[in-house]
Amino acid sequence: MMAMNSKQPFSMHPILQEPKYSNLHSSSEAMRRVCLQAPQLQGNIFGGFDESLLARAEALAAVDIVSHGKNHPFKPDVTYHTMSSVPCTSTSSTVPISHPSALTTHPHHSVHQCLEGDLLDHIAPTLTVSGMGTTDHSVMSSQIHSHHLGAMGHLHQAMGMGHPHSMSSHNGMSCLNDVESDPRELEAFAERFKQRRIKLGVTQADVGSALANLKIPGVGSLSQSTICRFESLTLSHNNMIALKPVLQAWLEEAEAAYREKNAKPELFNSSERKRKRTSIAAPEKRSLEAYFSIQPRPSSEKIAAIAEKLDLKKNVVRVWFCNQRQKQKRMKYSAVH
DNA sequence: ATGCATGAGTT
DNA sequence: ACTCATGCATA
Repeated sequence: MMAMNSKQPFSMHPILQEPKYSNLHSSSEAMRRVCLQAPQLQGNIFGGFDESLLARAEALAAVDIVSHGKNHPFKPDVTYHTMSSVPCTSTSSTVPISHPSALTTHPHHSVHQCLEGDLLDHIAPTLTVSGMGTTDHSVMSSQIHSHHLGAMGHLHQAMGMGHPHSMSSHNGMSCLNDVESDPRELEAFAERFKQRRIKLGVTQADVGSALANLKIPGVGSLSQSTICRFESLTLSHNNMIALKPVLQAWLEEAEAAYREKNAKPELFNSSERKRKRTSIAAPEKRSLEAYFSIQPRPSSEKIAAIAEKLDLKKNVVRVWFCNQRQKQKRMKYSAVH
C-alpha cells in the first residue's frame, strides 16, 4: 500500500522549476563543462540569451522541415505514460548480471565536444555521429582494466565460470587481468554466437530466458533486446565483455544438450505488459537532433527551454539526450587491427 | 531492431 | 543530474 507508485519522477505538467545550481564536477568533468559552456556564454553576452542557441538549432532543423511546415497536430507525449511498475517476475526476479561496475568515470574525450562547441558558428559540418564513437572505445578499453575492480568483483566470478574451451592460446595463465579482449575477437564471437544460436533453433528471447537456467551466480535472465544488441554489437564495450562469457557458457551447454537430444532451454510465457511508449514526432525529433549537434549536454535550464519550445515534457527531453549520448558511445568496432 | 524508460551507482 | 546496463513496447 505504500510503494505502489513508488516513483513518478515526472509530473503531468510542464514544470517550471529552475534548478539553478551550477555544480562543478571534478576534474575532467569540470573541464568539459567549461569547454561546453564557453560558446554559449558568448551567446548570452552578445546574442542576448539562450535564444541564440535555440534559434540556431531551429534553423538547423528547419532545413528538413520545409515539407512539413511547423504543424504538429498533437503533442506526442503528454497523455501517455502508464508508469506501472509491475516487475513481471517470471524468472527474472533477481539481479541481472552485471553491475555497473564498470565504469569509469570520466570520459577524457572532451576535446571533441569542445570542438563541437566551437563549431557553433558553422554548425553543419559535424552531423556525423560515428566519429566520436570510434575514438571512444579506445579510451574505454584502457579504462576497463585500469581501475575499479571492486564492483567488477562478482562479475569476474561469472566470467570465470563459463568458458571451458576458449581459445586461450596464451600458454600460461590467462585469467588475471585479461579483460583486454580485442574488439576483433568480440566481433567474431558475436557473429558465431548468432549463427550457432540460429542453428539450434533458438530465438533471442529464448536465450535470454535460458540464461537463468545456467545457475551461474549473479546471472539472471536477460531480455531479447539485450541479446539482440549483443549480437549486433550495439552494446558498450564493457557490456559486451561482461556478457560474452555468460553467453558463451549458454551456447556450450545448449549445444551439448542438443547433441544428446536432451532438454532444451526452457521457455515460458511472458506476463502482463502495460507501459506505453512515448513517441516523439518527427519534427520534434529533428529539432532535438539539431540541439544535440550543438550541445550534447544541455543544462537543466536549457532542457527546460527546449522542452517548452517543442512542447514536450522536460523529462522526455532529458531522457532523450541521455539516450542519445549513450548511442554515441556505443561500440562500433570497425577496424582496429 | 530500436526508441523511450527505469534504476542502481556515481559524481 | 549523470552514466550505464537493461528492459518493455513497438515499428
